Amino acid sequence: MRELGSSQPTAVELEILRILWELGSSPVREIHARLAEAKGTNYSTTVKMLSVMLTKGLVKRNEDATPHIYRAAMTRERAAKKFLTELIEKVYDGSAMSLVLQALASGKASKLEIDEARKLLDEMEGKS
Amino acid sequence: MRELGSSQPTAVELEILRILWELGSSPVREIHARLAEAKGTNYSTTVKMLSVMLTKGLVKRNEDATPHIYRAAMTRERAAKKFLTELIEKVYDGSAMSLVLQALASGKASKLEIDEARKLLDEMEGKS
DNA sequence: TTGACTTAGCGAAACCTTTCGCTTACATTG
DNA sequence: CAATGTAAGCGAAAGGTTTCGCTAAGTCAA
Repeated sequence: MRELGSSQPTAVELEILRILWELGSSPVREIHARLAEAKGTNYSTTVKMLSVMLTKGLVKRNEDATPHIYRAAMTRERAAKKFLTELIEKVYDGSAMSLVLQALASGKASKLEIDEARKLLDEMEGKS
Repeated sequence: MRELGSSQPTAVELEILRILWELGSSPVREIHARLAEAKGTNYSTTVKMLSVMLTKGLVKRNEDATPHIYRAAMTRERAAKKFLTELIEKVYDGSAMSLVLQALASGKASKLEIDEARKLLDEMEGKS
């Protein structure tokens, strides 16, 4: 038995999560509209994917409502943190904060973002 | 046809890459020793995985030597950057530096790492 | 050269993810 | 209550990853 919520979401799963993060709680039809736009897949496929994701604990749903309303089980921020932690764990052997930053460093970061980042580092230092 | 080097490495692939990053260039036997230690898989499996990864462009090898010597096609740093960029692209819609930092923020980061990070931010600012 | 051992590779099985056809259930409206 | 349209779900096909058995080729020492 697979542990709930323990696995990296697969490609399509991540795509659906992102739709849910953007749209907020939504019925299948709306999720499907977005997914089909990007991939041209069938309605059944979306339903099935959501059911798989439900089993894996990646999404939750309200079954009282009709149609059922789905939502992401994690916030985008939590997910980002989780994926990132796993990434670091897998690529390096755990703590590798500065190296990850280095990875980011070549990307485009606005002045604003850099300032925000500084603030964050200050906070982090306070805590540790 | 799949573009070379365009896909996220799968679980086992990443495991092998990490072994190669740690060990440096190595013959199958040594890679296998490490992999088997962690997973208990067969020698054939390691050979096959390496051949798959060769096709995908994730590893390279020197065929003149016997036994063949494999090496990672990317440095750990490059890979980390690539994966991270893809992660950001997928979880957010691109640039999300501060959010990624936030993701990191709750993790354990040493004073040293935080200082290094600050230096990096200074450099980044200089460039932009 | 033969036998024992190491290395390389193929092809298929096993397994997981993604896709969809088809069926059943539900709701609405004439 | 039909008839029509929407929603949910199952099971199997299609496609990708991971595993390994088996074969063949290469190496080395007696």
